[in-house]
Amino acid sequence: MNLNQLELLRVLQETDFNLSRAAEKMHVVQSAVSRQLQLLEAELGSSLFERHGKRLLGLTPLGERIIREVDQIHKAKKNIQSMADDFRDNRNGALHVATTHTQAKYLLPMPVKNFREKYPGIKIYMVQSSPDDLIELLHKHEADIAICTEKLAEVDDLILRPCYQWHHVAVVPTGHPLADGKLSLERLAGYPILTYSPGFTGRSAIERAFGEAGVQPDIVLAAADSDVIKTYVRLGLGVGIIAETSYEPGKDADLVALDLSALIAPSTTKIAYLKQLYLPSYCRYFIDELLKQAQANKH
Amino acid sequence: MNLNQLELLRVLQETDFNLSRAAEKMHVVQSAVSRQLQLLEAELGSSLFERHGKRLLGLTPLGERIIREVDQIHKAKKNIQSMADDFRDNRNGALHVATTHTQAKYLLPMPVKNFREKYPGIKIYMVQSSPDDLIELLHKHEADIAICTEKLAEVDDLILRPCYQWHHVAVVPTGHPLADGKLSLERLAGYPILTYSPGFTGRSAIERAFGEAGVQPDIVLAAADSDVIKTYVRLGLGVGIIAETSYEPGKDADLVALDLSALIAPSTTKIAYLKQLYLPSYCRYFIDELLKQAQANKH
DNA sequence: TTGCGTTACGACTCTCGTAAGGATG
DNA sequence: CATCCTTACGAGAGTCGTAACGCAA
Repeated sequence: MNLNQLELLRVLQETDFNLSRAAEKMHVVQSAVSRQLQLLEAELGSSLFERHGKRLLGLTPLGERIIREVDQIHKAKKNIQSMADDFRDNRNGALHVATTHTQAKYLLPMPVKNFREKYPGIKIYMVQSSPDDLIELLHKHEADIAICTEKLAEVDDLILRPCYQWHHVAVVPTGHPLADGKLSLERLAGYPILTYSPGFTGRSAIERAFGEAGVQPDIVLAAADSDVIKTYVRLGLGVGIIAETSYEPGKDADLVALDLSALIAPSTTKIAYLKQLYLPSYCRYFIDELLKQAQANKH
Repeated sequence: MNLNQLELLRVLQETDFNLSRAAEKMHVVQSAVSRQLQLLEAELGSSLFERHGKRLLGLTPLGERIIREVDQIHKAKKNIQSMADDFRDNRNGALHVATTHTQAKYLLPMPVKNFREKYPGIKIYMVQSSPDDLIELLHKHEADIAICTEKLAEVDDLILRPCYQWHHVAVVPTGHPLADGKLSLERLAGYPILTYSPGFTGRSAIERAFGEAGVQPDIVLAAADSDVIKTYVRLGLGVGIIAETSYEPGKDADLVALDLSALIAPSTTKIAYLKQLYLPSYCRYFIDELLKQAQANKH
C-alpha cells in the first residue's frame, strides 16, 4: 500500500471509475494505474470496485469504507504540505475563495487589495458560485474558504465564523409612491418584487418574513446579484429587495433605499472552512481582513 | 513523501529520536533511515528535528504539528488494513485486551472461552496492567480494548461503554467481631484495612466514602489483586475490602463477605477503545460477550 | 470500430545494504 | 573508543511506458 495507490482510489471516484481518465489526471499511462489498482486489491485481498466485465462501475461496500479512510489520509497529507510550506514562509501559495456575487462585490475588494499588498506572491483565485455549491467546493478541496449567508449551517465538519450582520433594503426609483409613508410587508407585496434567487443572499429571510405575515409577494425577477436587480428596478419593473451593502449612495443616487430592518429579520454572513484542514497563515490573515472590513462597514 | 517516511517519524518518536534504533524497528539498515529522513526534510523544505551536531534531540515545532497528522494517517492506514482483513473473513487476526487483575480473573474467563470457540484462529493477547497504563496502551495501539473501573473518564478520544455496576464487600474470617451487628465506616476503620492499590478496582470510591465520612482508615496493605488481599485476611492482618465479584462463596467459605453497598458508592466497570480505530467484527463480538457476561453476573 | 481494460517486456528510477568516514561525549 | 550519523557506490526491487491483445457497446 502506498500513497499513490490510495490517491488513485480518490481519483477514480472523481472520474466515474474510468481508469483511462484517472491515469490522465495522475499523469501516468493507463496501464500503470491498471496495475497499481490490481496490486492494491491483491494486497488487501478483496476487490474494492464493482465490475461489469472489465469495466469499473462503482465501489464495493468495503471500497466505500476504505475511501473514507483515504480521505482522512489525503487531508492529513495536505496538511503536512501546507504546514511545511507555511512554516518555510512560502510566498508561492494560492488562496481559493468561493463566494457569491454580493460578497465578492461589496465585502471582498478591500481585503483582497490588502492581501495582495501583504502577500504579493500568493495567487488569489475567486470562484463565484451558488451557496449550494460553496460547501461542495470546500469538500472537494477546490476552495479554501467560503463566504456566504445562506446554507452554511447544516454541515458539522465546517468551522463557521460569523462575519457581519446586515439587513435588507427596498430600492425604488426616486418619486416612487413607496418612498412616502409607513412601510409594511403588505404594502410591499402590492408591487412586483425583484430580489435574489432562492438560496442567495438572505433570500430565505425574505421568504420567512412574508410567510409569517401571511403575505404572498409577487416575485417577478430572481437574480443572483444586486446589480441585475437594480438595473430592472431602474426600468420600472417593480420594487427591489437587496442587501443594504449593495446600495451605493453615490452610484445609486437615482434610487431610494428604504430600510427593511423592522420587517425582515437580519441575515448573518459567515466565513466557512473545513475543520480538519490546516489553514496557512496567509489564509488566516485574509479571514482577519474580512472580519476587519466587516467591522469597518458597520460605521 | 511516502508512507514509510511518515512511519519513520512515528518510530523515531518512539525510540528517543535515535536513528539506529529506529532503523532496527523498521527492519532496515541505519543508513537507509538516515537518507529517508534527509529526503523527507528536503522535500518539505524544513527540518523536522532539533539537532545537536548530527544527533537528533527532539521535534521542531513544525515536526510536532506534522507528527499529529502522521498519527492520523497511521490510524487511517491501520483502519484500511483492519477493514480489509475483516471483510475477507480473516481468521488470523489478534485480539489485544488490556485489563486489571480483577477483571481478568472474574469477568473475562467465560467471554474468552466463548471467543476461542467462535474464533479459534484469532490469538488472544491479554496484558495485565495498572489502570494508568491501560489508556496509554490504547493510544500506543498495543491494546485494542481496555477493561477497567478507574481512570477511564478523562480522555475524549475514547469510546467508553459501561459494562456493569458492582459494589464492595468487606471480607473477614468467620467468627470475626465485625460479622455481627450493624456495619459502619467508623466500625470498619477500627480495624486495619486491606484493599486495592490506589487507582485499582474502585479504590477511589473507597477513599471517597471514608473521606466524606471524615474517617481515616488504617490501610495496612494495598494490593493490585483480590487474591493477595484475601490471603492476608486469612492470616488475620485485618479487614479486606474487595469487589463483590471477587468473593467466591465456594472457595472462600472460611471468609464472610459483608455487603458494603450502603456505605461505599458503587463502581462501574467500563470497556474502552479508541474512537478513531476500526473495530474488527471479532472485536465487537468479544465486547458483546463481555456485556452478556456482565448481565449474567447480575443474577 | 472505438473505447476501455489487461498483459508482456524492456528501461529506468528508487531504495536498500555494504563499507568507509566524520563527529561527539 | 564507543556511539551515532553521514556519504559513496553497486545490486536489486519496483514502477513506468510502449506495445500488443481481449472484450464489449
